[in-house]
Amino acid sequence: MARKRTKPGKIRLTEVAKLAGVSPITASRFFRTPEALSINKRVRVESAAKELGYVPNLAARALASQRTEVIGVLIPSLTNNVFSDVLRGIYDAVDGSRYSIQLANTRYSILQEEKLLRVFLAQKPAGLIVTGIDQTPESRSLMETTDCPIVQLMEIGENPVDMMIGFSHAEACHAAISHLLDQGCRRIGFLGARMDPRVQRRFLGYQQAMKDAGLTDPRLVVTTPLPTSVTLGGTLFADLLAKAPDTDAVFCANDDLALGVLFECRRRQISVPEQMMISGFNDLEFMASSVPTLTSVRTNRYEMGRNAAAMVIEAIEGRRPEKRVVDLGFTVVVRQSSVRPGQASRAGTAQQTAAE
Amino acid sequence: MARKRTKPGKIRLTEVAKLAGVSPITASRFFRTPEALSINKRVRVESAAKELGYVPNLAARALASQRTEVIGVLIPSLTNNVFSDVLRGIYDAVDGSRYSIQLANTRYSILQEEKLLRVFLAQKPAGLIVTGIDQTPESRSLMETTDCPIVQLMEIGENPVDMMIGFSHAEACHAAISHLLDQGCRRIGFLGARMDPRVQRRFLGYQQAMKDAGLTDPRLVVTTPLPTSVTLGGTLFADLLAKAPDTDAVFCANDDLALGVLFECRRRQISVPEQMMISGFNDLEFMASSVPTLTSVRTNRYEMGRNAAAMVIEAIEGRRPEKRVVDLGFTVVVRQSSVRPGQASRAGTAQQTAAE
DNA sequence: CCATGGCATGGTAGCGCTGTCAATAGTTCT
DNA sequence: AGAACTATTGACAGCGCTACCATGCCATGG
Repeated sequence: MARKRTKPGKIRLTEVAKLAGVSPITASRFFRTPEALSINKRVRVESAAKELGYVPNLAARALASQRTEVIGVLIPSLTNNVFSDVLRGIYDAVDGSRYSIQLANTRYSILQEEKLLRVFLAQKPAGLIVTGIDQTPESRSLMETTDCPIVQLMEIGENPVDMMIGFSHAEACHAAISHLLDQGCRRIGFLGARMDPRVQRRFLGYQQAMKDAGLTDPRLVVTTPLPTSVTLGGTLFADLLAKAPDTDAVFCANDDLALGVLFECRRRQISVPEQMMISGFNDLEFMASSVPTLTSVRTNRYEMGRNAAAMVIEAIEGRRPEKRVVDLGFTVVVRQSSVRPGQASRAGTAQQTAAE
Repeated sequence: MARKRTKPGKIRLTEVAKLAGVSPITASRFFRTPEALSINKRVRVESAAKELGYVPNLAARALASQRTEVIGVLIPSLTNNVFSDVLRGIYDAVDGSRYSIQLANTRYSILQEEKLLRVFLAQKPAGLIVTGIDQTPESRSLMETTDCPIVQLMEIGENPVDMMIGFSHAEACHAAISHLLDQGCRRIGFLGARMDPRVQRRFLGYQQAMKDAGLTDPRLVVTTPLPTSVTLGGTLFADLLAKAPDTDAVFCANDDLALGVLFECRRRQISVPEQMMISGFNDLEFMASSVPTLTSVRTNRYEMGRNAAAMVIEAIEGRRPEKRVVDLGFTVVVRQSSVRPGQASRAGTAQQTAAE
């Protein structure tokens, strides 16, 4: 007894093939390797598909072909605007291609990341984009065992699992501190929130720069595991001033903190930059329009996301990029908050630091 | 001649069933309707699955069952932090459930939305979350024809396609304007960017409040189709002052603009709130820590996302919520930027406006 | 003229799972 | 005790597509 599970109105590949007067397998080829068909059939299948409004069944395709057209993306946070820029780049790059994005949030936990990685890999993704270079050993071996292209995002470092795109957080921070030192600052504080691996590397850059200048002082460092916020910037800055009242500049590991510091300075009648210089990190949009405008380190977040997705797609399609590690660099954008008023001509100048 | 496409090491449901000593279909039921199994088999299948590290093949499941466990989400922007809060809520609600999210970006285009809707519906999602109530007629009929649960997000209005969660943007804005009127403002400007449907409804709330007070003046309105930014806030405010130099308060359709206005006031030595009162919209985190602190209208974005996803899941599983339209309300959070210094006691007070 | 090889096309047999129905075992009721 | 159920389990046949192999066709060359 034949069951009738197929709804009559449903458009399958078979229907397209019938209308086009070809076999189903030929119609199937039209969607996978159109160049293998004769022009004649190609046109016929195409118009038949269009006429019927055919939409392929991705589940059937995935089951039969043993692979999907899904790129898995693992990011640590949905709140942090840094990642919304990256995501926008990823989605833009994938838009119009045959691939789709499967997004998951690790919440800054590498164990959670490992768990999600297992889930993703079980579904045989076409490619994978992960954040950072600090995975658990298990995650690493999972990634090394799989054969799908993988991009590690946001940072560069030794031993890429496969491909890598990002920049050196330590160098970027080092450059910002060097700029503050150039401006004559000697008591430069470091404010950091969340302290994820990337923030920690920025801290290393700070430490190195201060050590090179012989200005290290643990009282100048205030960090917290709490997630970043503008309010927190003010709080950390207050802590810093309590520990080191002679602070003459603050490097904030991200821009939210820097804005909070700016407001706290205003609250305490500390003039910026005369009494206190400020630098943020990431160069979010508002840094350019605050009063005074705020120095920051521009990172190419959108481009990172966009290129990461593009690299994965290239690799999926067999055109592995020759450069497996891409350094997108950074730019110290000097603004009013870190320039002596006399030297105002320098404010607004971008001091480019080349990639590698 | 039997082809060997199955890799030997692969763990399928059959392998689990064999180890558990049951038929494959019984093992299958363990994952769908465990309560239909005897305790004995349930335990055996469970331990067998665990021992083998079985992970179900979602493509096969989707193909056989003719449905997926994917909830499609259509949002207009990945940049706007309003949506990152909503998304966080959605992902949190879905986390730990069997469902996963498929996200797509309409870029504020209802035609793009319609296109994405077709793609989504072709894959038979378990549920759908769409932004707003302004779909094309085609989108609407697509949504009405399908049988999967749908939540319209961010707003409430007449004729829900299915379910709805949000708040009245017009009322929320009206409440903010009423507050400014209470403070004695008479020349209240309106700044709006992007002018998507929700911003337009806020504008209607502004217009109504001004009309009721007999204070309407087209010179007080400055809008642009450009996307919002802090810098743009300053620019629009400059335009406003050029058109209406006697402006005594500004309502900004979102918080970025409000921050830009605050900085522009500082640049022009306009004191806030003495010479100019400011209100934003959305109550992003920084509004509470600027100097002066900025009045805004708090909207429950995270809760909106979280509840939307929860509602969809409930409906998918047959427990349709009795309330199909959920008004999450809003709160006018009065801060220093909109209170006469003498009345400072009121600043920081939340003036709740109940939902419905 | 027929062997050879490359190209376009078709046939067959699944991919791993679940919907439907049937069968069996256990229980309750008259 | 026998009928009528219910709870549990199993058999079978696909879901819509593609991998693999086979076929037919034509051009080429000895």
